[in-house]
Amino acid sequence: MGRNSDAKQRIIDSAAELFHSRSYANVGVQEICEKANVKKGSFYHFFPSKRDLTLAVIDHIWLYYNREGPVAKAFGKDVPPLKRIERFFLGSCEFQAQLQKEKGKVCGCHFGNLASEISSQDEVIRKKLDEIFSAQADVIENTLVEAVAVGDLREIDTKAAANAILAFMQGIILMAKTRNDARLMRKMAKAGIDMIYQSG
Amino acid sequence: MGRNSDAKQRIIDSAAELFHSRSYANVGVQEICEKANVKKGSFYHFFPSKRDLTLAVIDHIWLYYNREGPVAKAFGKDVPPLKRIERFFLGSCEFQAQLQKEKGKVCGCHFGNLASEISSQDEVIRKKLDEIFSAQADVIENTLVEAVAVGDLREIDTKAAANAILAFMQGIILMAKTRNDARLMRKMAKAGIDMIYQSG
DNA sequence: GTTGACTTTGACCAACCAGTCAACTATAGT
DNA sequence: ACTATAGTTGACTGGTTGGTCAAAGTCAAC
Repeated sequence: MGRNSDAKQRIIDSAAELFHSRSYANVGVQEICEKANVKKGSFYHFFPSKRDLTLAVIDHIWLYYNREGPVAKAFGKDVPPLKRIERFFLGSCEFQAQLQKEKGKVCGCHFGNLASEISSQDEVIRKKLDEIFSAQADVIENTLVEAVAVGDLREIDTKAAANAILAFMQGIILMAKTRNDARLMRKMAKAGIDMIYQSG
Repeated sequence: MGRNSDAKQRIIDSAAELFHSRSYANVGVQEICEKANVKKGSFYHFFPSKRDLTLAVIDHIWLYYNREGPVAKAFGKDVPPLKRIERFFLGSCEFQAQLQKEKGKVCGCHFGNLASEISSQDEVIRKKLDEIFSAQADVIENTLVEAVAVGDLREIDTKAAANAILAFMQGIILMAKTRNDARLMRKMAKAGIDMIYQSG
């Protein structure tokens, strides 16, 4: 029925990249359209508002994270549980370092950036990001539970620890972004990983 | 010479509060002026630009942090070094919980919020925040060095550990903000503190 | 009491913002 | 080939943005 196009996806991809390298408020609908090679009228044909676009962007990135991105890459069961968490950190360091090379600056976490900027203003977006962080924490917790079962980790409050590990991840990314130095992130990550092993 | 007023300080205070509870881009000069009970012309008499105001806001908050705020409160030498770090975390949890009560939402860290939003767009502000984080890490590192000297902590890379601890702090604040739950922050903080003691 | 530095005011600007809309076009299913 | 449906276009809106300015007002120092 009717014609079809990939304009919607182009808009999502463009917005994702622009939001990531700058911020939500500093990127206008106009600019997103230009990058996506789409007229503003088309934008509002696909999305009722900038907020709805943002929701779609978040969904899309989260899907990528799980299918082929950092989560998929790190948490494969081909290595022991704690090694997966280590891989999660190291992979993220790699990702930020890569972006620093390409764009000349550390861009931070897609989710963390949006969370910091918007979650105090838009409850719908906040909840979506809340869910994603919860899901991410669940993945980590399951890994910790496995580590306890295998005997690589003493019995701890895995839920709190998983949340703390995720927080640490967000923290080192934010610090790397502010210092504009991805190498520092690696050092902090290693210090954190050491601590996890230490408490094992 | 000429008349004097506290308008400049009123502007700084208003901006600090508005930026904290929303965001840099979402708060206009207009709104800041209204809150400060000042006309826009006066604003631009005191500050050449919104950015310069922001720089002044950051300076002012950082001064507060060190004179009577969280840094001053936590790092007094009346308790052993590791206890000071514990107090730093617990105090920050308290602060976020207080704000959640007052404003109905977890507002996050003054510096962390600005860092996440602006450091990828404005190099001057980024550098200022970079310096503040460095200074904060230095305070923590000195405390860790002291802990090692006293024998409360085994010999580690104190610089990396200090940065990691600061990152963890920023991370748990960001998570608390996104989940809009200051209690969760307390749980994560305790999990983190446990780990620090564990590695001691 | 006059001077001169400092503060206040309100009107003003161009640029940009998110969002609207009616007309137009291309196409997939019939 | 027809038609319903989906995609495209560009002109438009009302409101807001950061920032400017000339003029008026106020006070401390001399």
